Amino acid sequence: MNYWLIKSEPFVYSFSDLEKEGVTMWEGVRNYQARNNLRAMKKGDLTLFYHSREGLEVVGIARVVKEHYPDPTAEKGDWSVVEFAPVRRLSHPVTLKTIKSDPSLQEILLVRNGRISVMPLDQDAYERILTHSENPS
DNA sequence: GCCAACGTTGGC
DNA sequence: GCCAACGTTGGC
Repeated sequence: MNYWLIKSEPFVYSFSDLEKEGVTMWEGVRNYQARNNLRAMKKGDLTLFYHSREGLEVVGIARVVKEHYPDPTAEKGDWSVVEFAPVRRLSHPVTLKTIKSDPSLQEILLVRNGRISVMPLDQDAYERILTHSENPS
């Protein structure tokens, strides 16, 4: 079991949209590092769903339901998609501010490289973020 | 809306 | 293969 964090701009595609749709093809990733992370995802892996640009918080958990295959929306190049389904919404969102103020989360890529949209999380960081959602400050 | 940080492109 | 220029992302 691997853990991940994916970003989406909520005005483009929000966690609510995923809940409505039930399953989504995660299309449009055009960054090699992010693409390689998509390709490393296994069915059943869990990913935190983060709202970028607006909200700036982790709002829910999604699960990989289909492993990577070529991105049908890519006109050229070697790109991949996976499919996600919602698991649950967090009882309380965990803000970027909260994450940045937690000394044990300073090493995660969300903090260290703000520009990557699909990133791995180790289990400790994943659970730590969920702990924040259960015990909002 | 601005702009820093980062990734990518392309001239040499 | 270096690196300047450019485009994009995303926090503020």
